[in-house]
Amino acid sequence: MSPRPSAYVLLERVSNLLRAELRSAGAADELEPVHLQALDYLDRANAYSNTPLAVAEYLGLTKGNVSQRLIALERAGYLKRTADARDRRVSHLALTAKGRSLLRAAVPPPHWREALAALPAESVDRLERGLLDLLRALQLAQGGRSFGECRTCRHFVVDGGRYACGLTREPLAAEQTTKICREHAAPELPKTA
Amino acid sequence: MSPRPSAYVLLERVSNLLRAELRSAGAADELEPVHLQALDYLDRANAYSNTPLAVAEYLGLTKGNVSQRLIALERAGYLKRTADARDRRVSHLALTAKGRSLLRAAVPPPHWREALAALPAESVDRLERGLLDLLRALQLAQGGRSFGECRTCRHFVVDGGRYACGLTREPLAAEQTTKICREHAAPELPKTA
DNA sequence: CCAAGTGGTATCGTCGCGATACTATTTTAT
DNA sequence: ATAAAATAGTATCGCGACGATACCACTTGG
Repeated sequence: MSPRPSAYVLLERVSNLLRAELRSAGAADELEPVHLQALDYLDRANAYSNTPLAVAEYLGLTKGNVSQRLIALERAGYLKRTADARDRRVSHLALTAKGRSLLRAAVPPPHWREALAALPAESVDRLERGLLDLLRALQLAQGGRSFGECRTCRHFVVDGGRYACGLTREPLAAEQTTKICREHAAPELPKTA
Repeated sequence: MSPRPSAYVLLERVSNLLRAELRSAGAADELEPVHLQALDYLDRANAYSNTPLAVAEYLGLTKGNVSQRLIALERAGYLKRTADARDRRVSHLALTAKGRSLLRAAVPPPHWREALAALPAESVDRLERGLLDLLRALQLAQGGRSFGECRTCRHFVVDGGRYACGLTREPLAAEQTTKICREHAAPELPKTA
């Protein structure tokens, strides 16, 4: 049959389509893709990871640039900022109600929601497994942070029904454990054939 | 076991990583992601599809903007332009030797090449199949152009060992048939469960 | 306690981007 | 045949995303 385009080509295409959709999804509120992505990240980040620097690392942009984007988002009422209790240099960002409602409407972009909903379960499954493997391989190749969910981390500890982070030795609230942690480390390598 | 992040979240993450890698891959030559993507597209586009407008549609950007990017790329010696023989409004873009050598070095970005090479065949297979299904679903949901390979198109005709496009009724050189066509239409819907 | 390191902001210049307006050419109607 | 509509592309403007650099406040570690 017709040979398949390579994975890279497909990913590039998907990436362009996503960016285009995000652009049009944010256009109504005069927001660029980067804004929606920052908001989406912050909505999914745990308490260690909802800082300007973490957003910059997640998006692969400079901290100076991201700082300005976040200030703009805060000024427009999508974010609110709280100071860190222990380290007075760091600030934590949380979505306001306005931010959350924007996010609910705009991301995933409408057509993507449709498309993913229409996709048969086995396709979604293939996609997720393939992407997870790719992300692990990329992580290995470039050695950045993995930004995985807290509870999938090597340092995640369950002790007598209570959760904790083995790295910072701090206890974790239940809702923190399903969020993105910038200190995330994958438990082990996938066994390759 | 640990529940998997949703496909959308994974795609968003992959998309960010790709953009970051492209940014750094192009930085040495003072090129932005958009330039590398335009060059990459043009390198894979067939004779119907190597025009400024097609690039704009592929990238989801306005033709005015893309026109300026392409002028910059041409001025920097990565592209050369030829006028269309029949329609004097359209111009065709081809990579120069300089353009091709840049592309070979920068895309896919080094770490992605490594990662994809390191990925077991079954993961790549899952990824490609999952992404293809997603692209078809997106195509259906948003109704844009599919930008598939010429020979996978509904209008592709093989007649006595010769290739032709059933839409324009023109004969196709063999090397055209493996390239991207902006008029591409998928042959049929995937049979969903 | 001082030096080095770190999270964050301010500011500057470049240029990607959409919007708009325009030209030149082709296609379609009448 | 010719006017009107559509199409490919460019020019230009304003905005603001982005990296680079410099800087400040705070923390950490000798």
